[in-house]
Parts: sequence; structure tokens; C-alpha cells
Amino acid sequence: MSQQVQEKYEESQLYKIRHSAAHIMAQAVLEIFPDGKVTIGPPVENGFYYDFDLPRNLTPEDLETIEKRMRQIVQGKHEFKKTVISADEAKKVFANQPYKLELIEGLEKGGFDEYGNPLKEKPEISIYQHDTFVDLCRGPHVANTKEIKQDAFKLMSIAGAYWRGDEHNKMLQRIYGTAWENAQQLKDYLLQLEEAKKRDHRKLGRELEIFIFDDEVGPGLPLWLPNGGVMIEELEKLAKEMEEKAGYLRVRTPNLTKEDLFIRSGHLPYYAESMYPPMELEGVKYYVKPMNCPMHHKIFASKGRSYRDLPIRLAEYGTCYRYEKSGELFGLMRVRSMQMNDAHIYCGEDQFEQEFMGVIALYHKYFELFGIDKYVMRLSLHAKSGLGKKYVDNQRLWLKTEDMVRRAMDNGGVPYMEVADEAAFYGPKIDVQIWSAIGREFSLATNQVDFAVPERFDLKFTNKEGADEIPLCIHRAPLSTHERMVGFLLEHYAGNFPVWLSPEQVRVIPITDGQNEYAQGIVRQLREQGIRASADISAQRMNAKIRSAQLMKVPYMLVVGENEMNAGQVSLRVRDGSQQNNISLAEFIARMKDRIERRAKEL
RNA sequence: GCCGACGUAGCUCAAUCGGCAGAGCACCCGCCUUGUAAGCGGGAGGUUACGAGUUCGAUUCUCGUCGUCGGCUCCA
Repeated sequence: MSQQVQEKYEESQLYKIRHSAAHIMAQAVLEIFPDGKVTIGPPVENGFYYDFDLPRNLTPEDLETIEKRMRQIVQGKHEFKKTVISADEAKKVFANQPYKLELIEGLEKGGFDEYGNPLKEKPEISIYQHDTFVDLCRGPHVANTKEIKQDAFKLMSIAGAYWRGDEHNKMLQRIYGTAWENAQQLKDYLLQLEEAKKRDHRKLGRELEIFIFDDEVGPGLPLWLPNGGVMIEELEKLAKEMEEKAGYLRVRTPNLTKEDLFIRSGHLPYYAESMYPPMELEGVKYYVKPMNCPMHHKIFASKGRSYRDLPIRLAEYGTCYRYEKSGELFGLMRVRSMQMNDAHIYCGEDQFEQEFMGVIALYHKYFELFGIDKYVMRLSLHAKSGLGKKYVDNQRLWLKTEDMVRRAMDNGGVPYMEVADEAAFYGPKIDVQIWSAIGREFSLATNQVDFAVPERFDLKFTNKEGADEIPLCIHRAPLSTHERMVGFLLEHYAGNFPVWLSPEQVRVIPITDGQNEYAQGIVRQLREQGIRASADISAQRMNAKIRSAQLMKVPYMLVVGENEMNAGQVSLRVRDGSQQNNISLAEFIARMKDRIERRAKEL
């Protein structure tokens, strides 16, 4: 068996091109701002960036000037020369570059690389020079600037970025660029960006009348239009079906609770900045809930529990509110009001692995149903430095729980990657990471293990020996929130939803107004069967009616003219453009019902 | 929250140098009675996001507020 070895990005020609392009850009920028301070400029997924500290803000015109100058520099065929030097020498070279001096000190101590990641061994210090520009850099680079084709790169945007990614540090100016091996690759990439924009859920959401935002309602607070309402109903139906089969019990809890509950849960000490501020009545503070868990814990605690009752799985499509910072809002993907496909599983330690894998199995069923194949499972762990701040202060339990999750994933053969310092405050979590149409990352499904909060709520069950034991709690949301899920589905399907999920499943199109009544009769029969249908009896021509149904991405169009009316039949046009003439309504209904019942991908 | 850009009709976008705010689509009304992605004509629709300021005069220039977008930080 042959195994294909994928070339590491870090070792690829593309990586060198982008890294070198960043240096060339920095040279051009420094020519405009001789006193400008340079920081770091690494290659990224489709290009590169470089962060600068400059005396004034960059303008789009600057970008043009810089790009033009870069084209000249690459033509100069300047060699990239690497020199290994001592820390002291490096400090002399970068004497007036304070950010570089900071980096050199980090390297000298041997603790961290230029991005602040801890290093195993003390790295050597090297500089790269081409033409007039010298940078502290470990490479690698292309041999000379001419390896970068002058028509294969483009500067994309100016953005703010904190020095070392820390919001307490100074805000720098970042220039993003893209660079490729040749002009065709660049062209393809730019085309791909254009295509992605067409899939943007914010654009499709408006066009397909799924949701809107309104300034007077508030940022991050979506209004679901009737079409969006249908999708939500369908998603809830799906979740309830799956959860009922998996032994979940449905509960309902209020949107508002007293402060006491969130003090006990730990949300106020650890999560307060993401919560809406309290409202006070008669001396009592109330908070709008950012999560459902504390209420579910109360339900668990509402009566004595035996080991025989476990696991107990409490599910609720709960509405939560979180005060996301204004700049973090992003269409439906990041909002302030959301409905979570939430549930909490209370179980004994010996049941943990089975329950945990049960949740993962649910993920896989959903992935299969939606045809999701591009995703990454991330196991988010705590960081020692955050204990008592971001994280509940009990390192022993952190390590133990993280091990349990790892073991469960390994035993179940689920591939995943580990990320430090991204856990929930009460325990490690598994996120399913996905990408929006324009390439932004999001966590969709999530699954978190809580070893801390049950104890705070005095949750207990009586074990076989008759002693009290604290249950573990698994928080899970395989379908994420309605908001993020619908946003994701819009982009995933580019609005071409499978029949079961389509807000409007059938549009009946009479050719002349002589068939209006016949068309409306068909709609009545379809609705009788639980099918979402409407008739287009506007004063437009058939072609225009078809066009508007196509634009709304309605899966089935039934065209009815005099022939169909007289024969009691319909002519089916499918969203993909195919058609099937003169079929009976019963035949069409049978086809549809089959697709809907199976939640089939095909039309 | 931070850095930057932007905000004109329901939507997509025009408006020269500071001088009467416009088009297409959608909507309403008529005509056409039509065979698989836009038939024709007419009508209505605006405090140019909001609030100040400069000016004889502001969509245009300045400041503030709100919102959106591109990032950073953060997250379902």
C-alpha cells in the first residue's frame, strides 16, 4: 500500500514565497516610513501579513504605493542572505527596533519563539537580508526576490492587531497580502473569494428571507422571518426525534433568574463580562441567563437520585443571552440572543465514557445527514496559568478529567487535535470547528465535561454502597445554536436546502390565469399532506414566475397549463433545471414524501 | 472593547468642484393570456442612519452618537 505524504506547509515553496513577500512588503513600508517600527510578518493560510507600528494610519492609497514598490523590488533579483549571529550582535542590528529587541530577549532566554510559543531548546538567532531590508528571522526564504512573480501577489487589507495578540498591548497596523506561485493561482484564489461571498449567510439570509437585523431592535438580536421560522421548526423536530431515541428528557426553564443562582454556579465570578448586566427589583438582582445549566442542575437536585436513575439526560432548546463585545458580532454566526440545542447528562464516573461516546455518535449522525465532511474536532484543555482566573482552581480534577476525555476519544477512534488554554471555566471541551464561507472559523457543535459545578450545587446520587456521590455532568450541543446552525447551513448548502429543510417546498405555477384555481386546488391538496406549498398567481408570465421560484431556491416547481388542467396532472420542474412532464399529483406527492421522511439529500 | 473603512428608496447601486436626490429590481394599477430563468406601459416610494457645527446653501466639509463591514481580542 502506498502512503501519500503531504508536504508540510512550512517546508513548501508557497510558504517561502509568502514569507519572503512579507519581508519585501516590510522593506517597501519602511521606505515610506523610515522611522516605522517592524514587528512580525509570518505566512498564513492563503498569504501573509506584517504588523507595523507607524507614525500615522495607513490608507488604501498607501497600499497601492506599497504594492507598486514591491513589484519593483522583486524584479531586482535581490538575494536572501541568512546570517547566524549572537544575541548581542542582533541587539546592535536592531538597536532602534524595540519590538525586535523584545523578541531577541525572548529568544535569548530560550523560552519563546517570535509568536510567544514555548520552545523546547534555545533557538539559534538568525537574520535574513535582501536588498536594504534586514529582519530577525529563522526563515526559510526563497533564494532571491525574483522567485516571487510580480503578478502573483496582491495586498488585500489593512487591519488592527494587538502586539503579541494581547489586548492589553499596543494596537499595531497589519497589512494582509496574498501570494502564489504564479498569476493563474492568484486569479483562481481571487475568484474563489468572489464565489465565497455569494455563499455568505448574511447575503443569502436576506435574499432567501430567512432573517434580518434591525437597528432599533439591537445588534446581535436577529429577527427570524417566516422562512427562518420554518427551518428552526425543522431543526427542533430533528433534535427532539434524535434525543427522544437517545433517552433524553425534555425540560423548560425561565430566561431570568436571581443573582444567587449565578453566584453559586460560578458564572458571576468567571463569566460575568459575557452576561447582560442585572436588573434590580425590590432589592433583588435578576440576570438574563447566558446558559441553561444552572437551572438544569436545580431540576436534577429537585429529588433524591439513585445510581439506578443514572444517567439522567435533561434537554432543552433554551434561549440564552450573552453580551458579546460589539466588534465580535458576525451575522447569525455570532449573536447576542441564541437558542441552544442544549442538554446536560448527569452520570457516574463509570458511565462517563459510554455517555460521552453516545454524544459523539450523535454528532456523526448529524454530519452524515448534512453531508458535513470538512471539520476538525478540537479538545480544549486548561492552562495552569489560568487556574483561579479563567478556570476553576483544581488542577488535579482538570488533569483527571482531561485524561478521561482523551481516553474516551482514543478508545472510540475519534481523531482530534488538542489546544491548550481554551477550555470552559468548569472543564475541558470538545468543539467541532467549521469555517464560514469567507473563511472565518467557528465552533459548531460542542461537548463539555463539567467536574466542578455539580459539586457547587450539591448534586448527588446514592451509589450502590448507599453513600452520596457527586455526578459528572456532560454539557452538549450537537446542533449548536439555531443561529449558528442556520448560518452554517445557509453557507454549506449555498441556500439549496434539501426538501425537508426548505422553507417553501413546492411552488405551483399556473401558465395563464385560467389555471389559477386549479393551481390553488393543488396547493390545498399538498398542504393537506403537510407539504409547504404556494401558488404564484401574480400577473407575471410563466418564465418570470419560474425565475423568481429559482431565485428563492424552491426545490420543486409544478407548472400547470391547460393541458395539465384538463388531464388532472402536473409538470414537474426541479430546482436543478430538470423536468418531468405530465405526471399525476399522487406520483409527485409520493416522491416528495419519500424525500422528506428520509430527510434525503437528493431532490 | 480596540484599529481602520463605510452608512443614499424594501434590495443593489448612481449623483462632476458644496448648488432642484436618480436608475434597475421589488411593490401598486392597467394592458397582454402566455409552455420551463425577467412581456409592455404607468404610479407610488427619501428628514441622504441620527444629532450638532461651518456655509447664502451640506448627500458632499468638521465633530459626536448609533449601526454595518475588514481585522485583533473573544466565542455556540
